[in-house]
Amino acid sequence: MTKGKTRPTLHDVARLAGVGSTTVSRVINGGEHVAPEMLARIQKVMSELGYEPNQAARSLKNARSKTIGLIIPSIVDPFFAHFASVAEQVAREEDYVILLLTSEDRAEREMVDLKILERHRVDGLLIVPPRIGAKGLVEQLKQLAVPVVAVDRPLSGQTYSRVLCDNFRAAQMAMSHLVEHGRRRILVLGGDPRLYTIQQRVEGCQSVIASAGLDSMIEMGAGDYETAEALIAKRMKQKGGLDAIFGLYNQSTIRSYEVLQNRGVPVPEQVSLIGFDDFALASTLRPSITVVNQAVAEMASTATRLLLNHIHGETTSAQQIEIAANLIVRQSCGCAQ
Amino acid sequence: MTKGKTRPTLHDVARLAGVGSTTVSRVINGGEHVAPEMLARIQKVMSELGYEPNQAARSLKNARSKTIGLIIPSIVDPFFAHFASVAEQVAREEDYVILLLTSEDRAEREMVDLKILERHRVDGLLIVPPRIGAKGLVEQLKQLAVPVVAVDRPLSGQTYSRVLCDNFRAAQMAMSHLVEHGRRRILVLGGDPRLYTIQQRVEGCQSVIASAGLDSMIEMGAGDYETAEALIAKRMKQKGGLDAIFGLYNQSTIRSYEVLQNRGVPVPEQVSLIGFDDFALASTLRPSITVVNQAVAEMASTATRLLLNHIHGETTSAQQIEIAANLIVRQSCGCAQ
DNA sequence: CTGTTAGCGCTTTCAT
DNA sequence: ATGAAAGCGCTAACAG
Repeated sequence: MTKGKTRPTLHDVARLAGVGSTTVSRVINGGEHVAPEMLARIQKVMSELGYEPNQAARSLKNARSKTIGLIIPSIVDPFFAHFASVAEQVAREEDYVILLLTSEDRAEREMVDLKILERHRVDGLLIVPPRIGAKGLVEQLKQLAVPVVAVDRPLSGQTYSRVLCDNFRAAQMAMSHLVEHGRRRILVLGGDPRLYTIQQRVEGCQSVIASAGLDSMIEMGAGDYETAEALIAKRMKQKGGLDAIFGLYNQSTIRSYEVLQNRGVPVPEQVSLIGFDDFALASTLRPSITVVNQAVAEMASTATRLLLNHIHGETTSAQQIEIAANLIVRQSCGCAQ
Repeated sequence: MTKGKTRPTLHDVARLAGVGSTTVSRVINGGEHVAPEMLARIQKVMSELGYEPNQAARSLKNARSKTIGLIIPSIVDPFFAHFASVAEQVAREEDYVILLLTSEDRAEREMVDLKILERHRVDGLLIVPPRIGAKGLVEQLKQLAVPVVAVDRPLSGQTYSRVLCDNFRAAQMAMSHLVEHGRRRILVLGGDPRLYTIQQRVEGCQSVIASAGLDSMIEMGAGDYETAEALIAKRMKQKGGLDAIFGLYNQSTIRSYEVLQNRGVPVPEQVSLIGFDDFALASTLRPSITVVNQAVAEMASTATRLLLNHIHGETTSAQQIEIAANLIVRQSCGCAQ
C-alpha cells in the first residue's frame, strides 16, 4: 500500500517558490491580485510537488466543507439511484461532493445518519424523509443548522424546501387514460399507505373514480406475488369483474403483470395495465407496459440546485416545487396492439 | 432555512462543565481515564448543547478524515448500486463515510475524481478502474498515497489489492451447464471486448468450447436490439443453426431474450438461454432466465473490509481475492419446464 | 501586489 | 485523573 511521506502543505509550496503563504493561498483561490509571473511560478511548484489543498484545513477555516449530505432510503432502488446520480453530477459542477447515507426508511438509522453528517459539517442536506410526521427528525434537522431540501416526500411544516413529484395529477393521468379506453372496473393496486407518495396517488385515483362515477376498487400493499394474486382473483370473481389494473408502484405493477400472465388473461384485450414509475424492462416485456413516468432527473437537478442556492444564501425562503410526471404509452394500456 | 448560531465547540463544553478541554476530548474519544461523575457531567453538557465534534478539526489533527472514496462507473447500474450499498453499510460500522464519485468509465473524469478525493484526504479508495492499462491512473493513485482496493476489474501491476469475480470459472460454469443439456451450438453473445471482465468470460467460454469440441460462436457487442437480432439471425441461418445462447452481460441477455421471443423461437425447447449477472426481472419473465450470479454483496463487504484493514495497517501486502459466482437455475436453460 | 500573524476546533505531550 | 499549551494546514485582516 503505497505509503507516501506526508503530503506537501501550502507552506512547502510557499517556501519552495520563495513567497509568502498568503500569495499561495490566493493562487489556489483563483489567483486574484497576484502578479502573472508569480502565479506561474507558484503553479509550477504546486504541480511539481503534486500539491492539493487540504480540505479539512479549509473547512476549519472557512466553515464550509464543500460536502452535501444525501440521505435516501436505498441506493439499490432505481429511482433513488437515478436521483443520486444526477445529484452527484450537479453538485460536482460547483465542487461539492456527496456524502451518501442510506436510511432504509428506518427512523433510528436516519437519526444516526444525521449525527454523522453533523460531525462532518455538511453544508447542506438532500433528504428523502421516511414518514411524514417524523417528530424527532425535524428536531434534529433544526440542530443540523444547514439548508435542507426534502425530496420525493415532504417534511412536516413549511420550514424546509421540498421538491416533489405531482403524484396526484400523475395518478389522475393514468386513471383518466384508462377511462378513455372505456375501462370502468379499474383495480388500483398496492403500496405502503403510510407513504406520502402513495397517499397522494390514491387521492388522485379517487378523484377520477368520483368524477367518472366508477366503482371504487383500491387495495393496498401488493408487493408480493401471493397478495397480488389473491387481490386480483377476488376482484375478478366479483360481478362485473375487472377490466384494468393500475399499479401504484413498481412492485405491484410487476406482480400484477405476472398474475395476469399466469392466469392467461389477455393484456390489454381483457384487462389493461398501467404502472406508476418506469422500470428497466417495462418496454421489453410482452406486452410492453404503459407507465406514468416521474421526471427523476429533473427532480434531482432541481433539488440539488435549489439546495446549492440555499447554501449560497441566494434563496432564503422555503420553496415548494412540484414536478409533473408524464405518461409513457406502450402496449399494456390498449393503445397499441 | 434554519440558520443556527455557530455550533458549540469542545471548549464551550469544557467551560460549561467547568473542566479542561483535554478532559472533554477524552470523553468524545471513549472516556478512558476520566472519573465516572466527571464523565456523566460532561456528557450531560454535551447533549444539552447538542454538541457534535467537528470532523474537520479532527481530520486536521489526526490526519484521518474517516472518509473513503468510492469511484464507480455508474450508480444507476444495479451491480454497482448493490456494491455501493453494501460498501456503505460496512464502512459505517467503523464510522467511515463514503464519498461517492461516478466516472462513467471515462479516464478524464476519473482523474478529476482523484483530485477531489485528494483534497478531501480520503483515508482509502475503492475503485472500479475503467480500462486495464490506464497509465495515468496508476500514477495518480500513487500520489494519492492512501490504500486502494480495485474492484471488479484489476489495476495493472501488483501494487494494489483487488477483489474480483472469478469470471473465468463463472463462464465455464454456464457453458458446461448448457453442454450438459446437450447443447452444442452455443452462441456466446456480447460485451465490450476492452473490459477485463468480458475478456475473462470469453476465455472461460473458449476453454469449454475447446474441451467439449464445440464450434466456436462468439460475437461481441450486442447491447442494442438490432445488433443482437442481426447476429442471432445470422447464426440461425447457418447450417446447424443454434441451440443455445449465453449472454455475457445483462444487456445482451435481455436483447437475446427479446429477439428469441419476437421470432417465436421456443425457449428453452429449441434454444436455451443463460445470462451473466442476475437482474430484477429475470425470474418474472416467462420463461424465467437462468443466470450466473456474481456474489456482489460478498465482493463489496470483502473489498471494504480489506480496505479498512489496509487503512488500519493490519494488512500491508496487496491481496488478490477472487470470489466465486453461482448458477441460479431457472427455466430458460431447460432444467425446469 | 505581497507578507505577517492570529486563530478555526481539536488532540496530545508533558506536567501536576 | 486532569489541565496548559503547542500546532495540524489554511485564510483573512492588516500592514507595507
